[in-house]
Amino acid sequence: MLTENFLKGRRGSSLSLEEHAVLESVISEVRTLSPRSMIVRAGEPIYHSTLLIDGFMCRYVDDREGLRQLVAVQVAGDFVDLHAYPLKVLDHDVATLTAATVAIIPHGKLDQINATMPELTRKLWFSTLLDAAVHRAWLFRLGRLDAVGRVAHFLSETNVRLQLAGLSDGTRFALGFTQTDISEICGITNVHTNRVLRQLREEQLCVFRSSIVEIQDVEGLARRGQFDPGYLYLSHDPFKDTAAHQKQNRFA
Amino acid sequence: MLTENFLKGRRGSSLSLEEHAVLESVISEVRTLSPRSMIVRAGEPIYHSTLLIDGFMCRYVDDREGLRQLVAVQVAGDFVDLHAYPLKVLDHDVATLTAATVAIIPHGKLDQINATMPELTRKLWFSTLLDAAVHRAWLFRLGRLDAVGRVAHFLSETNVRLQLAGLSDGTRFALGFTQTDISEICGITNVHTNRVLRQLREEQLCVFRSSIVEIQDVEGLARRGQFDPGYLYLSHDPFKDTAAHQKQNRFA
DNA sequence: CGAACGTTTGAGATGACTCAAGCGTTGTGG
DNA sequence: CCACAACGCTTGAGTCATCTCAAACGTTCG
Repeated sequence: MLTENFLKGRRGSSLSLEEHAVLESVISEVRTLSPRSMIVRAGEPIYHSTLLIDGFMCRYVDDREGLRQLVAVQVAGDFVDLHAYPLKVLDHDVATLTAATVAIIPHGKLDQINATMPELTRKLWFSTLLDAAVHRAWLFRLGRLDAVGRVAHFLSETNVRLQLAGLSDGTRFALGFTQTDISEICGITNVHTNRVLRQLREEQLCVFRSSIVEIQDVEGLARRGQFDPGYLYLSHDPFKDTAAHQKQNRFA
Repeated sequence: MLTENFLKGRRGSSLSLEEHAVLESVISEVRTLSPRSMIVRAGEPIYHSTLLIDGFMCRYVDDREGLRQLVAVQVAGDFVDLHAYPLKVLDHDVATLTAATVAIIPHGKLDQINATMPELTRKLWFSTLLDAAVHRAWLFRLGRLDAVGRVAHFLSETNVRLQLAGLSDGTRFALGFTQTDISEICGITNVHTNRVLRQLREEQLCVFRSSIVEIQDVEGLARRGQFDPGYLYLSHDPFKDTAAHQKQNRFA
């Protein structure tokens, strides 16, 4: 089932069998995409949205000198550019990172869902708000963490998200990113990313290789990155019974 | 009209008179809020959303040591926590920055709109996606700009958003933020914010006083912060006929 | 008037950047 | 199947933006 991973494991919003069937039925096409190819360009009107079935995609903004900031990484099960449905035009570019398989859903079909299925519409809306929640976690990462913390936070997040899609066993997953990709996610230079990855390795927290990421100390990595998965709206807390990230509230 | 500024000036999604009337009719209460007070706490279920009529509010995440990262600033006309309607619980706290007036809309009423008014529902969805687009601009700001650029970008953005609400004449507006607020928005220390503001003053770009912000060189400030208002989805380009921010695309 | 809070400035420390070079891996065409 | 080009990774050395700590000053308000 192509839509199998969409909203899987998300609190209170996973899809009913009927809703899955409706989504399957509005898929107009399945496409295979090459790695490192641009899919949607900022500012150009689009008339369909893209559900990511397999592989990794990203969304990014380039600065004046062409230096890139990724604003989102999408994994299997993500509705990559569903927000293009209400927005009509995107404020950023979308590209593949690795080879990918996607399902195409025309906006006209979403109009039909919007007009006739309020509950499914609310869940589609919910899924775009999950993306926004991830944006906020990334803002925290960039605004408040040092370089090691940023990478630790990103890898912790990615581990949990891939677990939802069945692509991580909780400690190991295939990512296929370069160190420069990590840099463009974490707002640091690729030279520094290299040193940060070495440090995570030396501290026995995590081994990053372009092909495989292996987290040796899940809780320690989360602590180093102040990672608290609340913003992922999971049905199950992956850290239940650990004290990895009990937060201090300065008003408490 | 309380909902007057909601989605005002946003491309393709401003409300019809009838839609304004519906929104007005679902307001259960108007409240006055004190400055610096917490309104919604992360993780607690809420059953209404808040439309900001006047004043400034913010959304933020605190780190382990209580250091704060703002993830959004809300101005008059913003639906501060509409995303709490599909999400049910928020991943961050919400507070006032200044004294504020808000209108309360119960989620039950939004259920009715969701069930019977697909077009208005799409516009409400749209407004939450505008917030996400602003999050992305903030990610760019934190990931790719130096301290001076970050502050310049924030002040440029705020100027445009306040213009939409009729609260800036295009160069001057009241903000009422401390330098520490700016720090928590831009991910820098308050000591450094002070030096950055001095620099903007000395470069004749902008004078920030807690009470009044005066932009002396709108285009120069935008250039310094690589500010491109595309992500605000305006009906009118405020920089039309200027060359302030023509972007280089590295694929062009 | 005094307390609390916000702003300003200085001096020294440091995390991340830049520039530069060398090394490893992969894919491809001769 | 080898050679080489392209790309990504690694390391070193020097620089710079921002941070930290500290103190003084200004403003507001009870």
